Amino acid sequence: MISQSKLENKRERILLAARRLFVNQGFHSTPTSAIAREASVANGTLFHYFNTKEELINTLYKETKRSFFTITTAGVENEKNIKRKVRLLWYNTVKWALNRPQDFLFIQQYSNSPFISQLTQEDISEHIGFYYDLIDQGKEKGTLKDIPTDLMYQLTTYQIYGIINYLFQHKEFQNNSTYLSMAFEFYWESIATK
Amino acid sequence: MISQSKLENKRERILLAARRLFVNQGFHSTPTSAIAREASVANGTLFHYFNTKEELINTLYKETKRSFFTITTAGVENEKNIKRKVRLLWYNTVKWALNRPQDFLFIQQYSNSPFISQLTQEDISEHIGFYYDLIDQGKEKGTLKDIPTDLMYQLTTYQIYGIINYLFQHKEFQNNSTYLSMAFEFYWESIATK
DNA sequence: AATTACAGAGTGATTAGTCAATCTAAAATT
DNA sequence: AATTTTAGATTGACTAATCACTCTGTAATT
Repeated sequence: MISQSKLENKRERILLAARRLFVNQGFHSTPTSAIAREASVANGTLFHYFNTKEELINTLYKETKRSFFTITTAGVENEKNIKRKVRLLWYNTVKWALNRPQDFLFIQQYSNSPFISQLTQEDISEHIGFYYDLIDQGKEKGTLKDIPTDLMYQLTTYQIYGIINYLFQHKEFQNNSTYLSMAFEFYWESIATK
Repeated sequence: MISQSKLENKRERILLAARRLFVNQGFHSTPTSAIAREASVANGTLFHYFNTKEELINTLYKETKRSFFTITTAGVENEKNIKRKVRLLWYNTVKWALNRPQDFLFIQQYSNSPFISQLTQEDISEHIGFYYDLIDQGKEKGTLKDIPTDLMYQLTTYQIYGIINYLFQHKEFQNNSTYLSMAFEFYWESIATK
């Protein structure tokens, strides 16, 4: 239906505009009026779709996170061994960030900002089980080092953040498969048993 | 002189109050009036010491970063081999963060926030040579893996962030030397040649 | 006809920063 | 030693701008 698509269109435009501005200026220095202007809708329209600015921010985070999870875990279950699973996950994640830098920067910014609503804490842990299970499998089989699961999760999360931020600063390596491969092997060696 | 110490006192109080509030609420949702109140000075006094709010934030960052560098690099030069240097650096950094969580959280928050003034970019690179030199030494001697210096710097920075954030969430491990030792060895194995 | 989408002017609260006035203490002058 | 001068520290009321959000009316859709 036309009305449906139109409807989705404005909501979508507001979310896209918000993400663009948040990434550049931060949450608090991005007024809702600027978001509405950027999205080419009236001020009131923004509040028609989102009751408060905070609700807009949280919605944006949840939708971005869900999209992230869907894309990065695609096909992982089908891989046979741990290394292949981890490699696919790693590449998916890196590619996701390179293809959607705004999304990555938004999530990173959101995760590091104080004063996040409680609702989100639940959302953060929503998908975490997937990673924990993978790590546990790897440890059981003796493929991954035997350190606490949550510690390994934390460390690898940060390591991927690190490589992605590095690639943002070095665009020349983003499509260099030799380089990416080296980066993955470095990562893999850090978590795998010898 | 009494006037001198009094003077430093208020400036210091403003910086301390600002840091406390920034870490809890973020830069933009912490009004200067709240900072002044927290520091028990008048509104005008804050702007006597800092021309703008941004100048206050940047000053706080620079002073915190300088203190960080001084504390964490203490004694590193005197260590004989690379592993000992890296280990001391690692422990110094972790201890610094655990002893001054506000400082760590502030720096982390600042680094991840958009809209940082240009001045700071220079400041970020001010101390970086120290780490680069250390990595280069390690690579020359064959102790550290042969991956690009800046990449290794980036990755290890993030890894330390990771372990520190982990320890913040698991206070029971903060004074557990076995645990810290394991975390360091994990880190070391990820960057050292076999 | 009823409901929902949308617009944009309007509002009260909050903000960073100003300013004129006062205070303090040391330096200069007597 | 007593005094005046000077410079900077400190104050808090004030302002102009900005903000999130509301409200009322209109257009579109069902």
